[in-house]
Formats: sequence, C-alpha cells, structure tokens
Amino acid sequence: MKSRKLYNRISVLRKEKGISRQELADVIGVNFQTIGYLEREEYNPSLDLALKISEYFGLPLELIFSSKPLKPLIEEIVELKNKIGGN
Amino acid sequence: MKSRKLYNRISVLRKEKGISRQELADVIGVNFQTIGYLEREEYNPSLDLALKISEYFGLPLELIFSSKPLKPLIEEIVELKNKIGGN
DNA sequence: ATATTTTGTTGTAAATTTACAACATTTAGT
DNA sequence: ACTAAATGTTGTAAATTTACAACAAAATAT
Repeated sequence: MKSRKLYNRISVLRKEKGISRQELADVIGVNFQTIGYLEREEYNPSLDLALKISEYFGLPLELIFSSKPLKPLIEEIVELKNKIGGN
Repeated sequence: MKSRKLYNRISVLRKEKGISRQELADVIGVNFQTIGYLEREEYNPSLDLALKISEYFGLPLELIFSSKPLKPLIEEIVELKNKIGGN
C-alpha cells in the first residue's frame, strides 16, 4: 500500500509542554531521531507509536494526526469560538 | 521500537456492515489478506491504514483501535446506559 | 562570544507491515 | 449434500518504519 502523506502537531504540542525531542522520545521509548522524522513529516508513524504519542499528551489521536493538513491551533480556536457564538 | 499488541473491532464492524474482507480491502486499497491479518491481530496497521479504516467506517479511530483489550460493543452499550441513568 | 543543548541531515541496518501466491478449512447458499 | 464464497494458514518478497551513528547547523544559556 502506497502510504499517503500524513500531518501532525507533534512539534507544537511538544513545545507547548516545553520538552525536548530527547525527553519525549525517552518517555515514549523511542529513538530521539524518530521524533525528528515524525515532526518533519518525513515518514508516518505506526499506529502503535501514534497511540503512544496521543496517550502521552492525553489527547484524542485525531487532534494530533490527520490525513488532511492541520490548521494552526490558534485558527481552530477562532473557528470554535465563532461556531459557539458571541462569548 | 518493540510494538505492543493492539486490539481492534474491524471484524465486528465489517460484519455489521455486511461486507466481505475483499470488499473492504478494495475500497481501502489494500490486499484482502492484509485485512485478515489485522482482524486476527497478527500485526498492527500503520497509522495511515488505521486512518483509512476509521474514515471508511466514519468512526473515531479510538472506537476501532486500542492498546487495551476492547469490550464487546454490547457491553459498551450497557455501560453507557447505566452511566446516563434510567431510560 | 562561546559553550552547550537542540535540531537537521545523511546513510545504513534491523524490524515491522504489506503484498501476493497457493492451498486448507470453514461458512453460507441452493 | 454439494457448490461457491469467505476465511485461515504458511511462506516469501517488497515497502515502510525505526534505530543508530556521525556530523552540521541552529538555538539557548551563561
């Protein structure tokens, strides 16, 4: 199966947590360069690795990984606010 | 990375839709034996394949794939009904 | 400014997933 | 019961992911 290009928010989430690739790699149990490859979207993770990452961040997988380009988080927020109505 | 054993509900969902492995494989663009391997949980899918499957079923990925054993759907329903209260 | 940490890049090997074929077994339909 | 379709099993090859090393470039801290 030719695999599609996938998109992810690993680097943003990692920076918001203020941890390095090395630290993230350690807690997940993976080589730190693997995190680099994923952040640069040079290849796609296995489902197992993707699940480990979403478990680490405590977020649903679809908020981190997508087959469609991911908007910046700030844009997501604006859209959600608009959808909910004037607050 | 030694990959964990993952669990999935592909065979139940596929049967509820009443399609064969071959048909599912075709729409997803994968060999029909690959579906067999996944249903028997002999190996884990790539994230891309997992996403394709969840897109096909129109369900969040976590409802189909999990790192922890998945309960039968009927049990999930009972638990949800209990959580919501007497209906 | 310079030292240290972090990230990017390239290459290769190992591990895992996917494809594919051939055949056995099971299930479903008639 | 018989036939056809679906599933399971085994083996091998191809593709992709992950590990790892070595070094360059960039960012951060002091």
